[in-house]
Amino acid sequence: MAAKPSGPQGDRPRRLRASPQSAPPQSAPPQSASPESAPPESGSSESLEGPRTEPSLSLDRIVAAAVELLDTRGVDGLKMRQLADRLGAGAMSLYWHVENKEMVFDLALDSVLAYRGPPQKAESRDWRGEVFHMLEDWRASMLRHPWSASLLPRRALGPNILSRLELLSNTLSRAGVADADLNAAIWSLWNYVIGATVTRASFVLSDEDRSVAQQRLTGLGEHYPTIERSRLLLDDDWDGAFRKGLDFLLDGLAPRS
Amino acid sequence: MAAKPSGPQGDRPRRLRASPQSAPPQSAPPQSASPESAPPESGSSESLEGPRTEPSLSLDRIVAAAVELLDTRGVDGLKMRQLADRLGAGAMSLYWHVENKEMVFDLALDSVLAYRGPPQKAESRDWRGEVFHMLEDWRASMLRHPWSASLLPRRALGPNILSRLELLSNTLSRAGVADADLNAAIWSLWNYVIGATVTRASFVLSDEDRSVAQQRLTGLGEHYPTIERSRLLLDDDWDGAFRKGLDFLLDGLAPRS
DNA sequence: AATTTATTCGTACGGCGTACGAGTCGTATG
DNA sequence: CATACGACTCGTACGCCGTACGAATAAATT
Repeated sequence: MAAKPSGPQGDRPRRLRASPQSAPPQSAPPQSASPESAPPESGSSESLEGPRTEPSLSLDRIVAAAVELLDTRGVDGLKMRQLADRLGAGAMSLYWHVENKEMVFDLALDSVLAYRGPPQKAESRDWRGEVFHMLEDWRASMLRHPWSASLLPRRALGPNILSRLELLSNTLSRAGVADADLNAAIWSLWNYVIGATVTRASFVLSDEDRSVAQQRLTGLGEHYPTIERSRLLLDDDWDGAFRKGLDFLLDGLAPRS
Repeated sequence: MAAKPSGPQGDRPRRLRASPQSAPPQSAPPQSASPESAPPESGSSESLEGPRTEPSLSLDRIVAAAVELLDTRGVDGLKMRQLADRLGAGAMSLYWHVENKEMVFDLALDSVLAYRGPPQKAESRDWRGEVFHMLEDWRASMLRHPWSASLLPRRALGPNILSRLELLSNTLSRAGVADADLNAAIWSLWNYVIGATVTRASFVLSDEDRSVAQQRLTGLGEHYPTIERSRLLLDDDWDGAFRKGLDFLLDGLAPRS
């Protein structure tokens, strides 16, 4: 007997601390901020009195470390044990703050998509420039963390993504896009950014593996003359192409505004 | 380098048979292999040979079964042992035909992206309709296999994807899009389709899990008024929105043709 | 008959996510 | 002061995964 009075399902009291907005500086550089990861095999008799209070774990620290790890090792390179190591903690300690690995992915993805807003003042009349800046920043954020593109299709929309959508929606609305066209316009732009990022991400992996795999699948005899002639896959001015295509799209949107 | 298929590295002779397109009825035979895990010392001088000649494995069968499995269980639900089971084979038998699991993903993804071509005759003057059909079919193919969206960002481009790009490139070229704008136009359309598919895929998962996750991340107090007012996330006429946005984009492309 | 080649598959290994419960520590309460 | 408790950490263990390795077998060739 001695049944626990807790719910039928495993219902652990998890923290899920909702901290406002962290992500102070976006750090992609070689940030090796791990304090000291004291190996656990050290004699436990010593140092029973910690000279400094250990910072302990927190959701924010976990997410930050996860992003760091994802940046350097990719989606498949994120392992719970390694993440814990980098934080100087035991693997299972993470699970007090986080429900499971999926939640780490969710939080890491959303944390990377925070938007600081346009540099100008609000109420700008230049809605086209505003949209441009917003979408370029969006793409830049995701390109800075290429794993975000491969995570996006499988994850729910977090608050930062929704905020971006909200902002985009606002701008277009202020620009006078008809209500009937608004949603389609938003999706067009959203789709364009996501697609551009995904495309780019699939070209950015290690060149060695990529060319080998491509050769195998492609077969050496076949060619794609039009593609080859236009250097579609070889031209690497991705930024320019992105801007140009966005121009096309906005041209299509503009007449209805 | 790498001129011959033989290399200094461990280089097993793998088949990699390239055959066109085949989708015979697949079967999930009641193969209840109950191999009593008896050590070799168990009296087994009796040669228990297979009563039937096995149809054996083939790359095509493996890929077809993988697609089936991906359709029903999703990306994380594809396991090598299960895939082999479904083919009535031992797990390790797969590895004669396939280098590793990644290759299964590559092949499954590309196999799903084959394009049958437009229904009309070639040389149509209606390039806009042609592009429309091509992109709608593209999207439909990926939506029929939602896992394709999440696989795309991490995989190389296979022959079927390249063929689609080639065809698109051709159509736009025939339509008179300036060479200087061609690549940007192609990427615009490609990005749009991919983005639309990814977006859709991220909304199509189990509603239960999705709403729960979204609630947790969103926080119940915050709202996104503009989004909410426009019913952006609630309106589920995805097909209509896709067409409308594509119209916008083509409007933007058209003046330059 | 002997050898080679093509193919299948049993076993085993290391690594993963994480369930479970014991351990630690600061504070609130008697 | 003793005790209890809640917040938090972590060692161990389990089941599952991809796949390295090499033995087994059938068909083709010599």
